[in-house]
Amino acid sequence: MGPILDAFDRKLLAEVQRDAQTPQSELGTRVNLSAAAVNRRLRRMAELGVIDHYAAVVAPEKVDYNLTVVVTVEVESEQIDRLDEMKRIFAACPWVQQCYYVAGEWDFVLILTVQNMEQYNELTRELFFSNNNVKRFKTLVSMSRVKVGLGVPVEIER
Amino acid sequence: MGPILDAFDRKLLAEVQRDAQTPQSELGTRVNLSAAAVNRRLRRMAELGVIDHYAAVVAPEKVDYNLTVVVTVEVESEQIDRLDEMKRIFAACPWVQQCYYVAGEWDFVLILTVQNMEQYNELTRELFFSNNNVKRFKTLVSMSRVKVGLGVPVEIER
DNA sequence: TCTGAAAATGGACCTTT
DNA sequence: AAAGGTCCATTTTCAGA
Repeated sequence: MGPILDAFDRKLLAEVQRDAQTPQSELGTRVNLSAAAVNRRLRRMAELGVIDHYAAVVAPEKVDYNLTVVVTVEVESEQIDRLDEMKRIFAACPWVQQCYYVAGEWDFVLILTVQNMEQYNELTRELFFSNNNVKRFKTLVSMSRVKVGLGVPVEIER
Repeated sequence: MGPILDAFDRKLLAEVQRDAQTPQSELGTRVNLSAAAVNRRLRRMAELGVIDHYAAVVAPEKVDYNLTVVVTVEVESEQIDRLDEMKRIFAACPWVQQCYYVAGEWDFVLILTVQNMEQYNELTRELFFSNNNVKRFKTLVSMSRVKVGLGVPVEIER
C-alpha cells in the first residue's frame, strides 16, 4: 500500500483538523491550489476514510461539565468474553469519553467527563463497584486540561 | 454564570458533535425546528463558546499512526514555574494529543499518538529522560481504542 | 416563519503533464 | 491517465422583513 497522501493532502488535513469551517477557497489560497482541487482532495480523503467525520467540539465547562477524571482499571479475569462485556459497558456509558484497553500495569484507561464529584461517585458504583470483574481501579482527578485533542500530526516529518 | 441551553440546543449539540456536516435543514426536521431557527441557535452557541470550533476527525490508522500510548508521569518538584514549563513542553509536542495535570498517584497523564514503538522511544528520551523534573513515568500501550471521542453528554439527564 | 441574497460546494469540461 | 484550472449549477447558510 503506497503513500496515500501527498504534501497537499497533509497540509489540508492539518488545516481542517484545526478548523473545519474554513472555506475551501481560503484553504486553496493557503496551500496554493484552486478551490475545486481542494474540494476534490477533501472528498477523496473522506471516501478513503482518512477523514472519518466532521464534528463540533464543545467546551465542557460551558455546559457545566467541569470535572475530567482519568481512571485506570485492573480486571479480575482476562477471558475474552468478559473483556468484551466490559468494553461494551464502558463504550456505552455517555460519561466515558475515551476508553483504551492497554498492556502494562493496568488493563483499561478511561477518560470521563462529568459535572461534579457526586456524579463521579455514582458512576464508580455503576461502572466499577458493581462489576465483579473489576479487581481494582485508581482515580486521577484532572486539575487542568493542559491539552485536549484528537488530532493526528500528519504534517510532521521524522 | 453558565449560559442556559434548552432541550432544542442540547439535541442540536448532540447531533453536531456526532456529525457536523448535516445540513441545518435536515437538523431542523430531526429536532422539529425550522432551518433558520437551527441556524440561529448554532450561531449563538458558537458565539457563547459552547461550540468551541469545528474539526475534521482523522482516522490515525489510515495515516500510519497505529500506536496509542498512555503515559503517567510523576514530577520531582511541583514548583509552579517548573510545572508550567512541563505543561508548555507537553502541549507543544505534536505527538501529545492530550495532557492532563492530575491529582492522585501521578502528576500528569498523557495520551500520545505515534507511528511505532521506535518513535515512542525517541519521544520518551525527548520528553521524559532528558527532563530533570521527571521523577518517573509509566507506559501503558493501547491494544485497542475501545472508545475515542471528545464529546460532552449534553443531552443526558441525571 | 418566510423569502431572497450571498457564499460555499461540487460537477462538467477543458488543459497540462 | 491523472490532476489542475475555470466556469457554472446546485445547495447551504444566513440576514431582513
